[in-house]
Amino acid sequence: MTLTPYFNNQNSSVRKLCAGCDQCNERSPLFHPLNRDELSLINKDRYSVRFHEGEVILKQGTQATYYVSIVEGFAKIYIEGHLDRRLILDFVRPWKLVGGPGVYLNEKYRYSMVAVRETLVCFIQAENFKKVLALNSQFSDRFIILCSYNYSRALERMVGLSQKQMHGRIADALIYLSEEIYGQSTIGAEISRQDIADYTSMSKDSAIRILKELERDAIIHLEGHTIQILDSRRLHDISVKG
Amino acid sequence: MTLTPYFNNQNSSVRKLCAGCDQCNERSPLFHPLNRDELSLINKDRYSVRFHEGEVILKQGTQATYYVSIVEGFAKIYIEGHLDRRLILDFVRPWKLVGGPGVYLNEKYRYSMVAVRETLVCFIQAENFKKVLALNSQFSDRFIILCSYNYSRALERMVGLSQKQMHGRIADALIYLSEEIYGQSTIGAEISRQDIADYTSMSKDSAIRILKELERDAIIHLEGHTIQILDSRRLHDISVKG
DNA sequence: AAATAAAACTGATTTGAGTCAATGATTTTA
DNA sequence: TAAAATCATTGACTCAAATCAGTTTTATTT
Repeated sequence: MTLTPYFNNQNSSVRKLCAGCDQCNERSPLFHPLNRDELSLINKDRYSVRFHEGEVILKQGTQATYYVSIVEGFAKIYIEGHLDRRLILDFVRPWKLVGGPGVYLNEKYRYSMVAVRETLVCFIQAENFKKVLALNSQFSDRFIILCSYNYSRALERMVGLSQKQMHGRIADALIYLSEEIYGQSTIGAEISRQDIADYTSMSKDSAIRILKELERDAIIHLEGHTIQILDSRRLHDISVKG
Repeated sequence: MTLTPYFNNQNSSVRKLCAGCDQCNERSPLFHPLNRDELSLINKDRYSVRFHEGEVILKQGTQATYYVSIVEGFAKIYIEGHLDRRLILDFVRPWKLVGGPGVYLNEKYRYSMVAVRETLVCFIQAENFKKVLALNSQFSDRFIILCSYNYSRALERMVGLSQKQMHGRIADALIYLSEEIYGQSTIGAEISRQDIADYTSMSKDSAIRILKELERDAIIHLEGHTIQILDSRRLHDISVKG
């Protein structure tokens, strides 16, 4: 059995840390349509691994043989682009399936993922995953929905990154983080200024400048590393106006 | 039967212009795995329409109920972004399936498509398409591959657009056009300077400037509206160096 | 073929955003 | 707990790229 280098060398933490896919079945809508046999096929070569803060879960460029499902914790996904610049694609919380187009195409991972804090992930062998896709059309339907959603989001970000200027992009990032990731008006201290810069594709200095400016205008409040959205309406306004 | 506005008003050209899906079956690898029954299901509510140069085939924001397959001709796909700026996603030639994530999600089209020259397209009802996806796992496998490819390309472009500067982006555009779309060193006169600007997300003036510069350096040759790649190696070099 | 419209080009100017350099604040480590 | 390291912040400067204002060329129309 081949393992990706990123958990092959960590035997101590390679343990079956969750009871089985039955749990995930209940929590992740994607796996809902699967019956016992299909679940056990996915369960067969599954592994769960606990990662510490800052540890690499997936590395861009390595052979993409596993999908990854976040079971608990918090991670970020980014592309290592030109001149070592990062572009953060997503922050991910439990029950999200990650792996990207590379896994399905049996190629290399197109992005890296690192744990933002202690994170438990489940590695699902792509081959088994594909077999189950062929067996269960309701499952493949949901998987296509997931792919469509990813693609759709990529298109939206493509436009945002290439056509909006800094204020608009920062507004987008803050809206994304507060509404999609945190589900509340306060963005946690795990998110650094550099992260925001990497998400919005600008220099850290510029990101800080804009954040400070938004604070001066009473649209956000900065306290240490946390960011609190004070005026969501104006933030959306800035996002739209670019 | 509901039709998209874009061919509802053109009764004169609403004709069954191709014999049936049997042809497409042979030409488009995506449809290869389909049997007679599945093809006829797709064939049932199918329409083919001929569009003139400049005519809108799909309009961003309208209800996405059809996939579109290019049968003959040449078209371009673009997103209408902020402040009426366009971002060209792709140029498309025959046997490419277009529609984007919107169709599968039963939402709105996320982009527009216009004919670059006389183009024959086939509209395939999304509902039937989905039914066939559920029936034939080999077909859905190929469809997922297509989705993965689209997503993958979107990620790559996201990085290019946000991290490369003008020279690198122009190089990317020229490589894409000559290698992927034209399959030869000469890019046709259908591609305007504005198109190249819209593909690379820069002003037309800047695009022209860089092209002229590349001509001065004997990397390309400009003759009227056509662009000939003279030194592909150096162009790839510029693309990589950003 | 002249008139008009649409693209393609070019130089001058402005500006958005990156870089650099230095300082302050916080966290981690020895 | 002091030292080191990391992260946040700010102002000054630079540069890439957009805008503007024309001119030239190429299509289209009458």
